[in-house]
Amino acid sequence: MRKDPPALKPRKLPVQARSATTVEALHAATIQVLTQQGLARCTTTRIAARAGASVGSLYQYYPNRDALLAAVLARKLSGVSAAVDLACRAQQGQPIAQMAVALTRAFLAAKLHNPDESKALYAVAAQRGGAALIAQAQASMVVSIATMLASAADVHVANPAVTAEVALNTLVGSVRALLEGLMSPEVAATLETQLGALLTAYFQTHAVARAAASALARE
Amino acid sequence: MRKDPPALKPRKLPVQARSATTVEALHAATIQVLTQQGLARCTTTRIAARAGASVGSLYQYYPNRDALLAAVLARKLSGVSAAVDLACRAQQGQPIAQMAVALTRAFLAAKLHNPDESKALYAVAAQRGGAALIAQAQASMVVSIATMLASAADVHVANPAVTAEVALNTLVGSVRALLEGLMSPEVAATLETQLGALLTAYFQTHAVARAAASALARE
Amino acid sequence: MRKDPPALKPRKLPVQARSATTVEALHAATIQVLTQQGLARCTTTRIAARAGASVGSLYQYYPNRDALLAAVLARKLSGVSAAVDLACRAQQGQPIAQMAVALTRAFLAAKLHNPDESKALYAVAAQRGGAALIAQAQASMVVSIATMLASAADVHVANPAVTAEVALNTLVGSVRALLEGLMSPEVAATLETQLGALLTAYFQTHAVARAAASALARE
Amino acid sequence: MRKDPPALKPRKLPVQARSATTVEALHAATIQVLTQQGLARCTTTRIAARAGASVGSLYQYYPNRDALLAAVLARKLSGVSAAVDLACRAQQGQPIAQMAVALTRAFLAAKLHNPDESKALYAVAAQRGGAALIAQAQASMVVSIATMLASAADVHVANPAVTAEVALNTLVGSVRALLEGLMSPEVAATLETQLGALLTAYFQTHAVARAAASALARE
DNA sequence: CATGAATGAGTCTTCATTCAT
DNA sequence: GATGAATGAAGACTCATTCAT
Repeated sequence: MRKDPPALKPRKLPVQARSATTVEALHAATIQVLTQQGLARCTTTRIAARAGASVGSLYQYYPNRDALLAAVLARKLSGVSAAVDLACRAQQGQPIAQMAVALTRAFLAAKLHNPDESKALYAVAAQRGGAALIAQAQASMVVSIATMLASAADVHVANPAVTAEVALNTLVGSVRALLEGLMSPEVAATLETQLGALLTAYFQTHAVARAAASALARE
Repeated sequence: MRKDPPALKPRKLPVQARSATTVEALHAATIQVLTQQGLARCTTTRIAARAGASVGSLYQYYPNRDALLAAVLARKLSGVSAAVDLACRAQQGQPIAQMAVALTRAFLAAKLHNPDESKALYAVAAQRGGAALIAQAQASMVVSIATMLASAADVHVANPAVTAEVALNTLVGSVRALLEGLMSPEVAATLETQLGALLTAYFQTHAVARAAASALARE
Repeated sequence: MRKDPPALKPRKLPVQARSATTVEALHAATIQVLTQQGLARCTTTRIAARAGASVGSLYQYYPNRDALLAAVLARKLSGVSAAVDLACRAQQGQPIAQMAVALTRAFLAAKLHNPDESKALYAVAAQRGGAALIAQAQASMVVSIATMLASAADVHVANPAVTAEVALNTLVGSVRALLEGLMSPEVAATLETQLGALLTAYFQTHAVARAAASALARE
Repeated sequence: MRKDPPALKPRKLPVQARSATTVEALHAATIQVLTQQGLARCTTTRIAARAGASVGSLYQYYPNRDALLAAVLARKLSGVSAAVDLACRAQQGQPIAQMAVALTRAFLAAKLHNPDESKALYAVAAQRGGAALIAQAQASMVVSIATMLASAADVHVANPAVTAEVALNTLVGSVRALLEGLMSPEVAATLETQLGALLTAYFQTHAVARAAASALARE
């Protein structure tokens, strides 16, 4: 008999205390192995060994290797999403230039806080199932950013969702280049400034000054 | 058993017609298998079979699987680099806004000409050895773009290399999002326009009008 | 990506000479391991080792363990079917009592020629896919037997197909009991005689004397 | 790790009500899992889960998985044996034709009452230890049948034990074919009749009319 | 007594690579 | 040069059994 469609969801919820410990250890171990050995060498055996557990335990909590990797990726993505969302909420009603800078800063901080981990997870994201998680995180961030943009004090952004998405892709592109070692030191050194300026310029392109907008509306 | 120092260079140059044919078939087969089955199932046996050759023949031309994959990736990257270079040369001395648009168009065209192939090759790029090839291609494109920017008719770009790199990362970020299915239809539909506008705005931020620059220089 | 419906068919036809050798060795080894260690311990590794080959070779010819087992079973069943068919053809037009004896003798000989092998294959037959092979062999034998019965010189068998099937099941039941060691020495010693008598009696129950039949028809 | 001398006896007798309940639930669960998932997927964990117990509890009552399976098989076999025995006792002193029919009916009823269960248990019977249980049940039934045959009103069966054994194997053969789906609808529809006739014919072959026997004895 | 987390040996299966033909 | 059979290390995953809680 064949297996059902291979779930990527965790297999069961830990009910005993030590379960939580094991799951946590597996998460940490996965990131370590991923970081130090790469995705190809990130085997269930190695993860379990690093976690001080047995393969059996790993499979008690995850139906397969991909599910574990997906869980680790999902957690990381949630963290980034949350950080971006937090920053966006804090900028509600501010001028658009400040928003651009704050968004850039928050995103870079979240992604670069643990660069090795972020880099290692790119490989995971490329796996089956990774795209969906990324998509979800991106969507969440687009909403946060769009909401923020719509509240800008000084300008009226014509199409916040589209603008937010393009902006996010831009940030992602640069961060990826940085993490993968493709970025020159000159750019890396001034990345935040560069991206802040870039986004500011971009946002203003797609925006109309509030005053003008109001005037238009009044006519 | 894996060897420790796995050369990534082709084993020999095809000097005979038959060789060239086989190599060509292997390249094409690799892309097909990669596209249709994914990197994990892109095995030497399958590639050879698809190419109508034997595994033995494959190893006649490439020392190992990674070398073949690297060669395929390298060729694709050269193509993109060349396309970008061509476009940049054609824009020498033009206004900066036109450069932004032309660059965007050329890059998108090169990457999206065969989207499945481009997407499949991301997985290859994530492999050991892929980063170096990407780095090389990026560097080449940065030079092309920077040279173009420096020749802009209307503005003087302060630091063309840095600006070029940031711009390239931006383009890469959006293309990647598109290829991986992370882009909303709205953005995808107007991608070229959006990116053209974004880059135009960005370039102008980092630039000083030629007249002003001359004036400044004259003082 | 998941695998296609798991074929039980051999993977490829041997084109080189040594292939045939390997396949033959695998067959023989399978039977040996099955006989000596039982189905549960009949692992691909053990089979390959016994065959003096590597696991890899095994999988070159069979897509999975079950396919190999199925092939071994199928070959055995063909042998039995063929033997029964041969015997039945030889009895065309003979008196029914002689048919019963000849059938019994042929079936017992085929099954008991290599009792360990026959016994070991019962476990295989119980596996997924085994039933189909058995069904096929049974069907073939039923046809052979029914054809024979229909040609009996002395009696007219009313429903040869049904009679043949019941007879075959009877033979199978006794042989199985014998092979699995469930048969008392007394019965085992006279098995052929007993079954011959049983089938003769049964056949005559379901038959009408040719003379009577002709008479009936003539009325 | 498997232990070398794996006792197949239940570890302890259920003396408390709760125990009896658990054991009962385990039995029922085993049959369900066996029926629905097959022997290979009939794991201790699954059985326990289905029984609403924990693996630990399972091992409280059975030293290992095989012992549980053996117990389930044994119970089923006892049931069949008992049914046959009951029927045989009821036929004491009856004419032999009636005995044949009654025996057939009883055996078929017992085996086909729950066909899925019967079929699933074949796999268990093929395991190590299963043969012994089968042998025991067969022996018991042979005694019952032989005793019955010896008491036939109309005929004197020469060797009741042998005749009984051959008859039982015949029944078993047909039932097995039916359960494993090897039987054609035509035969299945009239199975009881066919087997009744077959056995009647067979019994009479091995018998001498009582009158004749008495006459012979008197000479 | 019950629970269920942990264990890890043992399965099947794949695939890069070699080398005799 | 070409072929493709053989190799065997390595990976994912299962499951009977134990034992701390």
